Amino acid sequence: MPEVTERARDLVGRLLHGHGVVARITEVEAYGGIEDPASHAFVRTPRSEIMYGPPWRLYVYRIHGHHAANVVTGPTEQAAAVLIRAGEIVEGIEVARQRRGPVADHALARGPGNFTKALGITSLDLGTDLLEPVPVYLGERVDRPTLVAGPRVGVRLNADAPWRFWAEDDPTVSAYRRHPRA
DNA sequence: GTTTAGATCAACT
DNA sequence: GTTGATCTAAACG
Repeated sequence: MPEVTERARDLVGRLLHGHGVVARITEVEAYGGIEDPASHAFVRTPRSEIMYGPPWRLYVYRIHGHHAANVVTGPTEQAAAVLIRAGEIVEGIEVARQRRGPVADHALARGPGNFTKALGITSLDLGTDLLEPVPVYLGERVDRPTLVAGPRVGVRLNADAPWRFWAEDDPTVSAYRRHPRA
């Protein structure tokens, strides 16, 4: 199992600050870069170049008119990154509600698009150093939940790799959906 | 050849 | 009703 999966597991239970909102990460997916056909870094281009750089930087990409946030974790030579799929809002929940509209609290940051919207993350945050305390950055571990692993959501390539990790029985975790053509 | 904007639709709530 | 490491086409360098 690639090293990136270990780093993905380490992110679950940690805090992520985003524009005045803080979320406890509950669900992530590991992307193995050059070893993973589903990764944007599988082909090295200017867009994916950031994943070939130093760890703890933010990679943001657009999808379906929304954004998705990734933490570049390394190992650098593998261009690995971890997609943040869901979290529980633990601070700034009023701001998150305002950004998301009338949805249940456990759904404020459930799903990649919703997560970035609740934390106000856009392509403007691309390349942010997540160790510097503004405006998007990683916080400390506040929880060490029981982790469950399974295949990633909605990926067509490498669809059976069990590189999705989430906190067991957590209501903020999104549901598994297999890609129709996978 | 790459990147971005918009759209689509099966499976979710 | 909502969502999304998909898909296509047009714009870019």
